[in-house]
Amino acid sequence: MASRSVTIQEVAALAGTSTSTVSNLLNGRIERMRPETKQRIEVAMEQLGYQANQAARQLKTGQAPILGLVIPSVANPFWGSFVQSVEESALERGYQVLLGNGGRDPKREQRYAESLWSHGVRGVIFGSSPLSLDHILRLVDRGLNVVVFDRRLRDDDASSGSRIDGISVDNVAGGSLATKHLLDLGHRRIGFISGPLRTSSRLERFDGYRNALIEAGVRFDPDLFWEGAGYSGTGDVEGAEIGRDGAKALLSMDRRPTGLVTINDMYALGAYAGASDVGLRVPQDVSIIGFDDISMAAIANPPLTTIRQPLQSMMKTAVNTLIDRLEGSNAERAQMVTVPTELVVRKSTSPPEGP
Amino acid sequence: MASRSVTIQEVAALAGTSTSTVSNLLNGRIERMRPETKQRIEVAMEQLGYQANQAARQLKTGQAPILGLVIPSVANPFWGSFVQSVEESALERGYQVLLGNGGRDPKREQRYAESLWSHGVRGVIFGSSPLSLDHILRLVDRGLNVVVFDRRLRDDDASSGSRIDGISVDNVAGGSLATKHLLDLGHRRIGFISGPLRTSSRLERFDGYRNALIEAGVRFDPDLFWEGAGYSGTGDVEGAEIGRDGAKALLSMDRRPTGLVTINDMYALGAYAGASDVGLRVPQDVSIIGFDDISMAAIANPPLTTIRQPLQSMMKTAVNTLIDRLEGSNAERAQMVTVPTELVVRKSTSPPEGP
DNA sequence: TTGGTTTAGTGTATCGTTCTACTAACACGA
DNA sequence: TCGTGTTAGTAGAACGATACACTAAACCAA
Repeated sequence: MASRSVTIQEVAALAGTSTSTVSNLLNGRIERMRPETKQRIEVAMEQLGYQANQAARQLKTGQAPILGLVIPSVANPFWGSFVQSVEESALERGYQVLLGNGGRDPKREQRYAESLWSHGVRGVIFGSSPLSLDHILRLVDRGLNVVVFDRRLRDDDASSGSRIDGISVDNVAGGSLATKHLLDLGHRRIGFISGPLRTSSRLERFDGYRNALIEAGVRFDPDLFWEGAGYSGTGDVEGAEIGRDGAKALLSMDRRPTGLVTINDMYALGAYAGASDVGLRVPQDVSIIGFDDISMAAIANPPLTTIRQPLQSMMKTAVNTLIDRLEGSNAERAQMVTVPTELVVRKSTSPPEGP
Repeated sequence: MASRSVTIQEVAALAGTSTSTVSNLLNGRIERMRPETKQRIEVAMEQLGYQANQAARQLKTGQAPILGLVIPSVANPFWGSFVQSVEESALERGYQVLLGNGGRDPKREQRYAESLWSHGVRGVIFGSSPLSLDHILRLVDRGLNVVVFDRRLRDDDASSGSRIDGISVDNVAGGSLATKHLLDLGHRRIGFISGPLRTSSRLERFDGYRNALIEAGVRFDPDLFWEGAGYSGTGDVEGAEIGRDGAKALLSMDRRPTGLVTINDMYALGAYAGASDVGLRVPQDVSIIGFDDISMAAIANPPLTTIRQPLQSMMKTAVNTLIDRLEGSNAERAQMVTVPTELVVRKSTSPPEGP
């Protein structure tokens, strides 16, 4: 069925050169080549519609111009934008993106990483990943380059610390920023809604939340912390559901919170529904603040106040770091880049109504 | 840097067999092999942590266990779920997914298809694609297998008709279903909001809308059709924005529509914002219906009435069809599968308020 | 014993590139 | 004329897995 593809041999034959010369041209080694030779080859390639066989190339060089991308769930539009940003930056440098859905499951992530490795992928970006990266360290040992997003490497994790780059928003500061915003508006009973705190970004946002409370002299009340557990799925599909359930639960308490900090925008949007379920209005009865600033946040009803992550620029940095390592132009010690967040005030937060 | 990977030779050496035998095992040809030999090899593979080099395999066989996936935009969560569904089904059959962002641009789609081809990808799924598929027919001629989603192939397009499989919801019926729902509620002035009608699915939904009107004896008023043009972006990021602008425009008219059919849920959610911008409430002042039933539809405020696409089962079919072709177990004439849609009534539609 | 058949393998060319080591042809200075 | 450089290439062995075409050994029937 599949008719043979055009090979370098055919190009060489037509151009009247050796395959080596064609290969040299393909790899930019044109310094030892007369311009007319170069042109003859180019004409031949054009004429035959030559396209390099990546498999053969990969077999020789040991790596493919492909970046692996493992994310926890594509159901949250945040990850959609994430993928889009990565894909765009990768494309700019001639790389393709192989996608994997890790589902926040170390086992599954590892299987992916191994499969990617066998496809010649030597650079992988992990989205929000589980707390431990031990499962991929074996591959890092073999030469896999990894950039993690949203995951602060523990400093004591020396074994991985120097070998895995990372980029992340300052989640502690972000969580704190969100909480302070509500505190500044006058809220004192502030709930926190999240799914299982299994990733560092979530833990950190939660830390930020507590820090901000303490700084403001407000006692942290464990009853106001709702950690959606027991949701069997892989993460974000139910983000909105968890947010909804959490809001319902928290807002049905005797002394209900007047403000809600949520782990991300999907939870926040879910919390809207939860508030509405128990007959409360946003923001008059309860203020809600999200995290991420997904595109939908602006058009939600009411528009969602949230903490923005500068996703596009972050992922550009991540991709470039990774490709630089792949291409050997970055041999420095791996590092963790932290980027500041930004508070985007919209209409879902307001001062609490007097008692 | 990258330490050599384990090869089939090393496995063979350890197991005391030839590489051929190991290869046979890898490819499931175990009928000519003693169980003990099989086991010896398996133990050896386990011990060495053998992982097949896909590049070498691909070079020999001419194809990779990878499916290409070209979608218009990952910013719309619908496509997120789409990717997720494909990825899941592909994984079940041992395939990986290479992602490309086509942006509804034929040129770009073609570049992707060619790049995928050079990576040994012999099966590609196109999400909602431009009207003409001529640009990829060349590759189909060479042996590329294609399944298009959401694109009805014109019957007169004989050249591609028999070589490209397709799966799609019945968009005409879906558009009609949405419109009828509003008509049944008593609406007579019903607007239609869409982005550029550059894909068949959009054209068809629009057809369905007009059909339903005509059937109900309502004249189609071109003024009530809002086609967001001039949005430079690649598609859905602005879906919500277009929906918002469209709703604002339509609802500011003298005799404003009481119901709005939108091309998809993102537009509908945007239309919520547009309605709110001009001081109208959903559904009391204006009913809005979407298309897709993205997960967010259920938790929108109010929950969105919409037309559901059974995405997961559709994509499972698409993936299986494609892989069957790749593996040669389906040599039948290509066909177009059409799946029925389903109306999901929630809270964004209600009878129009009396004048 | 011979011939045939089955079982359980094996030898090796091949896929399309890359890359190291090699060289033919020419120029130039002495 | 030789020796030395330089220029502009070329030859050919890999890379790791596959698959076609073989075959050694064992078994069995006549």
